[in-house]
Amino acid sequence: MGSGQLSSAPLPRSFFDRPSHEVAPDLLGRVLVHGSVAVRLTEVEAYGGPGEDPAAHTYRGKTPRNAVMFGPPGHIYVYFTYGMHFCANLVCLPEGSGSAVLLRAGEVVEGVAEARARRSSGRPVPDRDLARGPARLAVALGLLREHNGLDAVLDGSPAGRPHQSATVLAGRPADPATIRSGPRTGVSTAKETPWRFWIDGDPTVSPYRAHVPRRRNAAATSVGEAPKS
DNA sequence: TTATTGATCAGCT
DNA sequence: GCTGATCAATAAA
Repeated sequence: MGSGQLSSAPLPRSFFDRPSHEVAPDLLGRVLVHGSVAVRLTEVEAYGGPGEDPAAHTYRGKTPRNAVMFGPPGHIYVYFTYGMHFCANLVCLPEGSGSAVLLRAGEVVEGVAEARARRSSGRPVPDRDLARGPARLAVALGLLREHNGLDAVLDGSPAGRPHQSATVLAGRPADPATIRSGPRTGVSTAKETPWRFWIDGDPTVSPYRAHVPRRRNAAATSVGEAPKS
């Protein structure tokens, strides 16, 4: 299995010092290692900086939550969403730019048993679903709030064990001919920006869901309006 | 101050 | 296909 992919070198910090929409497709096929679990990235999304990307967390400037996105490139931005999920990003561009790449899906290539054990569902989870979706990917890798800001680039990596905490390895970059792009998932603005990138035909790519406004609660339907359906 | 929406997923119908 | 779980940021009042 994939131990060969773990022998590849960590990516240098300069890899991330580019616009996120250039970094994103180049991340496909790369391997993110955290502890004993490694994931080969098959689907990512780019997010831009303040004032330029309405879908980005940094669109309206720096807040305590998104501060890591304004830090140096190559660090991991972990955020909590929908009241229950964590998602992981890799910060791009020079410090202060506020842009990143959301890691949407991948294939667990090391530590499958560990990744499966982290899923609380109790029911059997097929291998291909272990990191299929951004929150699932974060769970598989064990990335939590406490890992927000973690450096995913090792400068002067210790010989022998180059990935003590979290590292992006070069892996085998995806064949450019197999890379597809399209609108980002679940995003209500900037739909025309095709900044979602994935490896065509890979079974671990998450199904695309267009943005659907959440239905209002019962109060809105109680008076005068019959509930739909 | 309160209300609403969201870079989601699992479980159920 | 639809629903609930329920945090954080923003919009509305």
